Amino acid sequence: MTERSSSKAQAITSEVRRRIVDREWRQGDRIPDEAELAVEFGVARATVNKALQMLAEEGLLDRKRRAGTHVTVNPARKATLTIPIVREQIEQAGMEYSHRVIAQKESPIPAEIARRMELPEGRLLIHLRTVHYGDGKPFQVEDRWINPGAAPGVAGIDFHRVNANEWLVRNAPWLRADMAFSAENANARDARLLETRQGSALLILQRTTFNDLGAITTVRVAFHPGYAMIATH
Amino acid sequence: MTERSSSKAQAITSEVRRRIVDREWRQGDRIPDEAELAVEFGVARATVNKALQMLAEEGLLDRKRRAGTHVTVNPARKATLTIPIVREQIEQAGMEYSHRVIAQKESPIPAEIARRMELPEGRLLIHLRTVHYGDGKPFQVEDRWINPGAAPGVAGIDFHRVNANEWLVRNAPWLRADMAFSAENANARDARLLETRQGSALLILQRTTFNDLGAITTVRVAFHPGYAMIATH
DNA sequence: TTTTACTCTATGTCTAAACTTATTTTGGCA
DNA sequence: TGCCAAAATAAGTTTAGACATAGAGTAAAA
Repeated sequence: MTERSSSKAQAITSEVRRRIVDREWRQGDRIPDEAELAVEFGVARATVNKALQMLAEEGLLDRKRRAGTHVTVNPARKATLTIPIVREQIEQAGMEYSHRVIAQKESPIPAEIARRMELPEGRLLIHLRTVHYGDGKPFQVEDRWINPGAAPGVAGIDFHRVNANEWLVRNAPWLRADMAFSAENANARDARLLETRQGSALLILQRTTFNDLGAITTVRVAFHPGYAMIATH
Repeated sequence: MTERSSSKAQAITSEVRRRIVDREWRQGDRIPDEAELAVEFGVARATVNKALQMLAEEGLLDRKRRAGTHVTVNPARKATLTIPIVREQIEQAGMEYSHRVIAQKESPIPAEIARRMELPEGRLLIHLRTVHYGDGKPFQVEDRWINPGAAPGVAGIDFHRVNANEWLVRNAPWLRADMAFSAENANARDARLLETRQGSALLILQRTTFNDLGAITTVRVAFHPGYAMIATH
């Protein structure tokens, strides 16, 4: 068996992966059941179960009671993205972090924001626009709405002094988050704040977080031109 | 306890999540150890272990031997993206799928592709350009390089008849994948194939897959303007 | 033939107990 | 005081055994 890690379960996942990649077990094939594999690998069934569940979560295997375990026919590609705190990302790249709050005020939310936050249109929320810099060069522009109704204590905060991102992370943990990536041509404001030309292609990340009180915050992040969001699997 | 699911482990994750969201346990706090929680919830330690490991994987908890379990201070947002097979995505949207192969030929790889595939520059690979349509409207443009050295059997395939994506998924499972999202202004070719104007912002996905023989394929997918890649957590 | 009821099976989950291992704490010694 | 070895601790992993449950297969009834 390919012993790629210390744990037996890990070794089993490696071996099963190898058999699939080497096409000993092909897409659609039914593989031996847990009890048989437990005997083959000389471990308890619970250990095989753990290994196969990991592979099922990855999307490599389909498991169903009574029907057994099959190699997935059309594995949808899954990728885990880690969206780091801006400041940490910039500092890890060896640059000096700074940020500037362009505007902080209470405003009634427009329809689009209301839809994303599942709130009635016109509700008064905190509206915040911030630019984050690495070594003085614009890194990303944030356009954020914060709902004091779901983030108690936010009302008195002056986000010129406190980083909104970090305040929220520490003070308003969420239960659910929606995310979407898209591309937009820089509008006049984006272009000015990111110090680029109007129309250049920007990677846009929109994220809305919810707790049991409703939407906490929604943010549109525009990254500087050329930025790439990396994921590995 | 908040019984959101049938399983005890799931119920424990819900309850722990609730305590964190309700700030009974705050960022940085050390939470009771597994044995204590097992007594509190009236389950075996292994069940608590399973629940807490799930939350640790989500990034909500930090766990270290002897040091105990702490609520993560700066939880990096993690999101799992599922990149569906184009055809399924289009058909699920209720549209009719079609595709057109623009070019299929053997070419020496340029430097950029060589770097991505970890292959020597100038190696001869299969180069493929395809447009995928939904109800006749361009959905995405694929620019793909395939390495026959890592995908045995690919040499004889006519990708005008067989969908490359699906052939690869079925015949060349991978062990590792690199992915990157970015935004680019449509060049003349992108614009023509996607039937949009030059310069419009396109979401670009680059993906390279590897097995034990090396890089299998690398692909640059340009989505039609306005497309958004969705993820939920 | 079709429907229904039952049986059987492979996975799902949990338990108690043991052992392993990383890491912190402590206490002895220089 | 500072350093090192030993002890303690909390998570990590595995095991054997048990029971639960979805759902495929089968046999009986309509």
